[in-house]
Amino acid sequence: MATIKDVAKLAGVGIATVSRVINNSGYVKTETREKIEKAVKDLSFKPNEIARNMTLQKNDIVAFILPNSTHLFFGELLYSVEEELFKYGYKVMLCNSSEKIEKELVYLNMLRNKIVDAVILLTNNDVESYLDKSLPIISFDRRFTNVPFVASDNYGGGVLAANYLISKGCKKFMFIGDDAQGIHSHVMTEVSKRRVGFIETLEQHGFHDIINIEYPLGDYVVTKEMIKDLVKDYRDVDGIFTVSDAVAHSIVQIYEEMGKNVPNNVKVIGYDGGRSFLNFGKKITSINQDTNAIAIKIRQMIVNYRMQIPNVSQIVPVTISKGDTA
Amino acid sequence: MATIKDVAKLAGVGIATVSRVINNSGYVKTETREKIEKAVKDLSFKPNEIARNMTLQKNDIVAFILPNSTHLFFGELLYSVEEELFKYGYKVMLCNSSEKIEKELVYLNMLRNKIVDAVILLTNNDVESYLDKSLPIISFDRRFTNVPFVASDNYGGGVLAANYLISKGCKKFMFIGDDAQGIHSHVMTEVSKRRVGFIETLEQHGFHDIINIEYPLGDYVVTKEMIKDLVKDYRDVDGIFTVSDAVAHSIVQIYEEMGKNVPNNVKVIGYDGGRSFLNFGKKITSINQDTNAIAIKIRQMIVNYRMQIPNVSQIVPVTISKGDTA
DNA sequence: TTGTAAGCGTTATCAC
DNA sequence: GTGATAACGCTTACAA
Repeated sequence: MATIKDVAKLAGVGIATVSRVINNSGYVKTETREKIEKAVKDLSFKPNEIARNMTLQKNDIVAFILPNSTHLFFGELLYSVEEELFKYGYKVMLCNSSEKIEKELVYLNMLRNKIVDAVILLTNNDVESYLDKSLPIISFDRRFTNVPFVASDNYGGGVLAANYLISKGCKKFMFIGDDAQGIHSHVMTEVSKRRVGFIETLEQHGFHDIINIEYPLGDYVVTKEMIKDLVKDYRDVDGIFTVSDAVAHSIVQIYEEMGKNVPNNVKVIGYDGGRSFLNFGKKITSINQDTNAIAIKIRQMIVNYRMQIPNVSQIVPVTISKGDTA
Repeated sequence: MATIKDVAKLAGVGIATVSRVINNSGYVKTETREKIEKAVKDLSFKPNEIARNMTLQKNDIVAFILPNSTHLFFGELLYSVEEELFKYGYKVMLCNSSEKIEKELVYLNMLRNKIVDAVILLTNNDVESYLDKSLPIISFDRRFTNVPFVASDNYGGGVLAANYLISKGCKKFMFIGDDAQGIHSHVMTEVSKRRVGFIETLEQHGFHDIINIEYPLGDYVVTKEMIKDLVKDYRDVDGIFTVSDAVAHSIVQIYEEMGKNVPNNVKVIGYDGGRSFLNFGKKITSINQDTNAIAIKIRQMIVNYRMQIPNVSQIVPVTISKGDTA
């Protein structure tokens, strides 16, 4: 592989001049420039980015730590983030943590090793004490002290869902989510506010005895059977809000198998936007998270870190997207 | 950030000795080692990987170029590859090409810039002429000259599906896939062999007039409406093989809406393994691609490249996984 | 307008 | 056992 030296030699100039040409910096006589450009072409020279990054002390790589990129919403978010960061010259390194803290720590350490310039952290683990707050970390849907975060308006999502179901005349409500978002969890994630916003709004409207289902968190994989078992005794609910579209989809089936019609007898609202389930039977009515807007906020924060501009945490609004289930 | 020099100074030794300690290479007196280890800890020194990579001329990063990580099978493959490569110390850089050749080329160029050590290429684009065959490229499900590839046994998958449907007594067959895998496509991908294997096997058994549906390729997003329109006149088929589980899922719904019972009146076989659709109504009978096995082959090839061991292309066997649709 | 040389933080070769 | 020192390939003062 040709280096900048080879180019300089072939063009009969110094390496500094070559550097000026390939970076388009400083003055270079047109004639010299042409000689150098020819040499670059002849040798098919490509600057070694590792060497460049070494002097520049950066590398434009961002690690995205998430539980599992095959989870539908996380996958969409990953997609949006990669696309957005690409526009700004960043590349995304993927870390599927499978919720394992050890793997998360490996990627977090890459910040110290300079393997990545920043990390986007999406986790339910208790990594607070491992975070070096002086490094560029962005948390999604989770608060850590002195770490800027981006979150959807989860509380607002719960409010939206409650108001919508109330407006449709529902009387008996249920929330379904995993226990990491539950009222018994020691880690209070932003996601847990979906439940809180939902329940508080209902109570403000005089509805009580809201059924709160918590299933164990495990790799974000929920089987229909598990949920069925948890809800089978609640035949009288008529307004259900779930933590994700995937769960909503299962619930719709479960209640239809129980002889209920959705949305006539039971209304179901999911979370994430219903996009991923467009072709799978009923379109889920859902609280829509705008992954593109989130990606933009994240990108802005990464750029801010680089420019030494202080970051302030961001809440991204959600909307309700009407489907066939509520 | 502390450097190796700071550590050396604090420990009162030379930087070479520090390097020996942190890399566990060469002899170091226990006493010296301890002094250095203390200094490392006191300064919380982390070796700068960029600098290390600079001298070592590598960086353990692999780019994975694929159309869209939110596509269910690609997402699963991405997950498996990331997990497998992680075990071997590699990190995965994600490129969602959205089938755009320009973006693919950007990532392909990273090989020349040394930003990545290898690239895994999954594309339907005509990038043959852009590939530098002297660089570590691994193609998935696609042949390029002088580029090793890993592919599922797509032909075998078609054969399996045909034989299975025949054994179940089907008489009138249909294949559905996008036109990139079609008989009119200029690019012959490995995936197209699903169709070929299916049709050839049926013909060998004396079945002819196999209905071949080709829908336009577009970002791997297929709407149920589009497919419905293409198949609505074929009410008499009783054995359908589709290019993916997603399409199979739509087909099941379409035929049930047409008043057919699946699998009693029509049997449907999908492709990819049926995993992603477990909870969404009927479990799809499917040709299963083993993403873990594929990931292992890919990882082996990447390691081989590093060790200068020549790579030979690999076909990974598929199996049929029985569900509720055939 | 251009070239020399220092520096980025490592690893590895060689003397000592 | 250990420590200078020369790479690695680039950018950027600074001098010319």
